[in-house]
Parts: sequence; structure tokens; C-alpha cells
Amino acid sequence: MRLKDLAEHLGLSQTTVSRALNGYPEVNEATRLRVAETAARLGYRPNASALRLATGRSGAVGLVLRGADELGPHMSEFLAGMGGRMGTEEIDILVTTVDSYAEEVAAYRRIAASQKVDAIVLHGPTLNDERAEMLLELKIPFVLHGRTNIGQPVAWLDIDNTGAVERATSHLLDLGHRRIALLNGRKGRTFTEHREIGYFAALSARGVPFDPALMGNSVFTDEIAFRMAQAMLELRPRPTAFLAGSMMTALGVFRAIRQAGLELGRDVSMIAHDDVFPYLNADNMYPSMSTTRSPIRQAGMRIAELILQLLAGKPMADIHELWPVELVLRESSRPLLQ
Amino acid sequence: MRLKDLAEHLGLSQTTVSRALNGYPEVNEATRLRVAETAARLGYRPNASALRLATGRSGAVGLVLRGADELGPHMSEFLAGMGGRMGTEEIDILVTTVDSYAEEVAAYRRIAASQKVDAIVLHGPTLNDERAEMLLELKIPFVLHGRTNIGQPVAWLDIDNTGAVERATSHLLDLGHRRIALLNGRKGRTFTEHREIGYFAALSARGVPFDPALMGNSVFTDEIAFRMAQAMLELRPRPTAFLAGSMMTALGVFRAIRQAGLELGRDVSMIAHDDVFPYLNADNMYPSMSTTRSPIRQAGMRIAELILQLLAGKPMADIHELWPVELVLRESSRPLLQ
DNA sequence: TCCAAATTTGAAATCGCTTTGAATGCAATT
DNA sequence: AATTGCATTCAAAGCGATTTCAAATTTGGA
Repeated sequence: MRLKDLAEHLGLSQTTVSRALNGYPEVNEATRLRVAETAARLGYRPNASALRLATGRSGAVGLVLRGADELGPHMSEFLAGMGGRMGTEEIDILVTTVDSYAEEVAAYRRIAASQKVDAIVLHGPTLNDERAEMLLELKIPFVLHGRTNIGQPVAWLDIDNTGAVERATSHLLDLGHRRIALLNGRKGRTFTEHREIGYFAALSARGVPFDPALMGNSVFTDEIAFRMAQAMLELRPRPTAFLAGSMMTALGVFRAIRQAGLELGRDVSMIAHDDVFPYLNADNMYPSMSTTRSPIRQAGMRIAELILQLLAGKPMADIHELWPVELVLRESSRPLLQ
Repeated sequence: MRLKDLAEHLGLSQTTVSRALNGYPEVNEATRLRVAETAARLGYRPNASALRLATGRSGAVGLVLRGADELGPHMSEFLAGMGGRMGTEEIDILVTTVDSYAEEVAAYRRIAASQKVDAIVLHGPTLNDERAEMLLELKIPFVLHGRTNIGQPVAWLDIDNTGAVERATSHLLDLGHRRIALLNGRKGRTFTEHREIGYFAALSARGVPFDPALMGNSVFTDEIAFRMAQAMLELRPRPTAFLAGSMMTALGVFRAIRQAGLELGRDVSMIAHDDVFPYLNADNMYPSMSTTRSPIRQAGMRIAELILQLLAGKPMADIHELWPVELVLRESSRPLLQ
């Protein structure tokens, strides 16, 4: 069922039918109704490729995901948020997965050259993100999920990682803890550095010295967290509190604590960062988990919104959002036992 | 940079350039080389929309995900697998998210009518899946991840849920357990029914009566699993073993066991189904978790392959794959203490 | 009643590619 | 020298929509 067929069926020209369907003013209301009704009845939908070619817009936003880092559980949540907003706008999400940084760069070039998408969402930026620079150079609109320090202004949405960790650390210090371990992300990533800054700020505000042995950097998996926490718990004096970078990390730390014969919430405290997964609830853990909480699904939804604004012409430089992070205290963070 | 520009730049016609780039035989080898070199140097890539319009193929496969059920942690793994295979073929994955069944059906109709994708991956089928029937009717190629009983033959890839649960149940029975709880998926889903069949088969083979109180049906979240397991552990006699539908379920059950003052691997056994997440390792749990193991990432990769075969002309009826599921025994499943 | 203005419709150009069918040049054959 | 055949190349016609520009129709005012 092409536009031509529909037009012939109606005894009208393609022009009129196209206008009627796209809400142009210069078409008789009666005609418009007739067209709309017939199109709906016959299930007509414009061919996406033809429409895109004619309009120059591709009606899709791109998401390039590096398998190793970015395809974790948070991604499906982010996708759910983005999809929810994009769906109502009939814009699709085009997912490309890559295995390496080189592949990722190539993927962006390919996507840009073939004009497959109108905009891109860029994840997990480094402090000086080359991908962002490249996208600027290619003049393809994008929104950064996170922040970077490259010269030119870019559109971004980020959560206040520094503030979150600073508050969490301060809270643990208030509870009397002095040996606080930080299980952070990979060095170089902006969020990792931001969290580190918050951690240092809180420590130095109380004059508590920093012990490098209490800091770990890696991807957020239960296994790596388990090993790191296990090693840290063997230190003397051992850490009395953990800051876990994600809920997966928290699960690993939790097991290390148990395996060391200790009890979470009594012998050791923990505050974890929670992206809020519907299938893994901090409130329902045992003991319930204190968290720095920031729903990544909502971030996805909002980034979709920002992309729509970008496509509507809003300048990239005007799009900045820094979201505060909630500190939710539960049973896993308790005063230090003397 | 359009084909036209490239052709003018080379002093050739669009026809010849197009043929040279697409590997047609009737072009001089010297010309082909010159074209290829120049195209690469200038970073030419055909406009995706134009290419699609001209060829009639959209170069994309569709994935419609219902937020509630299908956007769990397993989806990012599946996506990673699919993306890995599709990426090399320069086929993109088009993700649409929906909130309800009605929306999902509408999404399929829209996608089909607008010819946005060449094929679709259908997830989480019911025993009599209407969506599959609709896609057949719309004549859009698809591969089912799972199985359904509708009349016509469809292409599918599924894991042997029945066999997996039957073996896991039998193993627990061998260990002396008689009160074995099954935390299963939503009723109606094929995999749920298949697992139930395996469970019943193992029980009846030993003449162990079925107790409806020991069966729960729901989505796989830690919270729901926690509540179900908690309730079951209050029964007298209480269950001595659990079959958990997913790793998330296992985490919930685990907490319920702890909260009841019991110990996993000693007072209570558990075997969980593991889709294999890189960020949550059954081997590294404490105690380590016995699982029925089936890497969903590989399933994604294979389904991508099957889709390519489908697009290459292989009949749907010839595409069926039933994957065996590995039973991996670890510390969480132990003989019943007398 | 007539003419200008406003409303409504349509023919054809366009988007950037592939592909059909025809044309060109050149070597081999008769 | 004329004919055939082959290897290359190209002009132009799609693909299915939007959009420009022109034409047809209706309306309103004098």
C-alpha cells in the first residue's frame, strides 16, 4: 500500500493525500477527514525509507555500546527510559554494538557518513573524550550522558557524582568510620574521577588521611568487587566501611564481608550507588542497603527529551543538566562499634 | 558527499561508480581500484535512506521490548550477542519499547507497514502467541526466541527448559529432598509451562506428590522472589530446596533463607537458572550457586545468524534449534540433612 | 453579475541511490 | 573491410515519499 495506491483509491492526487495526512492547512476539512479515515482503514503507513529520503531526517537516534563496559544491567534500564519517550515521537533507537574503542570510532564515522541517525547518545565519557570531539567535528548532534572537559560546549546530562560520594563519605565519617574503602569505576572515566573528588573532599574536610590500599578501580561486577573487598578486608586495620560503585559491586562486597565472618551493618558498613533496577531492590536486601540513589531510567527518558529539543533547534550549549543524587540511609550503614 | 559528487570527482558516471563499489563484474579492474581508493579517501558512504529505498531492503532488524517483562538484565546480554553478529554484516538493530500488550501489537503493525525492518526477533512467547500469528499474516520474517504452538511453522531457537528443570529437580530428589519449591515465570509463557512440565515429570517419576503451595509464578525480580520464598519458608514442613527461575530470583531466595535464620547449602538447597551475566557470577557467590546454565549472549548471536539465513532465503520451517542446558553443581545444592 | 482574492487541488521536480537497457570502443573473426 | 562479440561505460527510469509552483475552483464584495 503506497501513497500512490491510496491516492488512486481516493480519487485524489498524491500531493493532496500527503498534505491531508501531514496536517497541512491548505486542504479541505472534509477531504482531510475522508483521507484520514481511509488511510486508517487500509492501514496505510508511509514507507520509512522514502520518507526519510524525502525529508532528509532519518527518524532515529543512535546508541553505540561497547560490549565490555556499557552493556551492563543499567543499559536496559536506560534504554527503557529512552524508548518510552522516543516511542511516542515515533523515533526509533538504533543500537550498534562494538568490541573495542577503535571499532567504536569507526562505527561513529560510518553512522555519520551514511546519515543513519539524526542524533546520538554518547555514554561513559572520559575527562577528555575524543569521541565527543569527533562527533562535534562531524557536526552530528549528540547528547552526552555524563560530562567531559573538551573545549567546545556540548549538550550533557549528568548526575552529581561528586556530591553523592562526598555526602556518603561524610555520613560514614559522622558515624565514626575512618577506614572507608572506595570501589570506583575505571580510571579516566569522568564519573570515576568525579566520585574520587567527592571522596577526597570529604576525607580532607575531617583531616582523615587517604590510604591508596582502600581504593579500587574497575568495572562494576560482583566478581571483581568480591576480590577487591576480600583483599581489603585482610588489611590490618581493616576497612570498616565500603562505598560500592554499583549494586553489582555491592553484592560482591557483601559476599566478601560474609565470607570474612563479618556482618554487614554491624561489623562493616556499606553505602552503594543505586541506578534503581526494578529487579534488584536495595530496600529489600537483607540487611537493607543504604544507597546514593539516581534512577537511570529517568535519565534515559530525559535524555530522549533533550535530544528532541536538540533536533528542534535548541543549541547544544544551552543543554546542561546536573541531577542531584539522593542519599537513602538504610540498615547497611551504622555507627562504628568501638 | 553524494554518489553524484564522487562520480563527478572521478569523471565517471554514477552507474559505474555504484557498480565498482558494489562489486559488480562488468567494471574494469583498474577503474574499480581507482573508485575504491577515492571513495575510501573521501570517506564516501551511501546514504542509508536512499540505498534502502532503492534496494527495498531496510538493513535493520527489529526488537520490540515490553518494558515490564523483557527489559531485564538478560536483555542487554542478548543485545550484545545479537549486535556482535549483526555489526559485522552492517545490519542495525532497531529497538522499540512498549508498555503494554496493545502497544506492542500496534508497534508491530507500524513497523511492518512502514517497512522499517527486514526481520524481527520475537521474545517471550506464550503457548499460543498471537503476535507470531500476526507477523506471519503480515508476512514479515521473524525468529522466535522461545517456542509457541500455533499451527503454522515458525523459525525458532529455544533452550531445553523442560529438560533443564527435570534434571535439576531429579538431582535434588537424588539428594534426598522431597519438598522442592519452584519459582517460575508468569503463567502462559511457554518457557514457564515447559519448566513446569520438567518439574512435574521429575516429581512423578519418583512418586513425590506435588504441593501447589511450593510453586510461585511471577516475573523474575529479587523482591518478588524474596516474598515468595519467605512465605514458603514459613510452611511446615518447610521446603528444603528451591528451584530459582533466574539469578535475580536466586538473590531474593537467598536473602529469605538468611532472614529465616537458615543457611544456604546446609539447611536449604538451591539450583538457579543462569543466563550468564558477566557482572554476576554464580561461581563467585558465597556459597557458590548450582545452576542450570545457558548463556543468553550466545543465543543472541545465534539468532542473529538465523535471521541472516532467513533473509538469505532459508525457509522459516527449516529453522529450529533446541539448545541443551548444562547443569552445573556447586555448593548451594547439598544432600538433605536428616 | 463580474472580478479579485482566497481556498483547494494537482503535475512535476526532488531526495540519493540501484538497475535496466542502450551505446561505445576495440579486438577477433570471416 | 565488414561483421561479430566482448568488455566497459553511461543515460535514464525507477524506489515512495515531500514540496514547489501552477492551475482550478469557490467565495465575497462592489
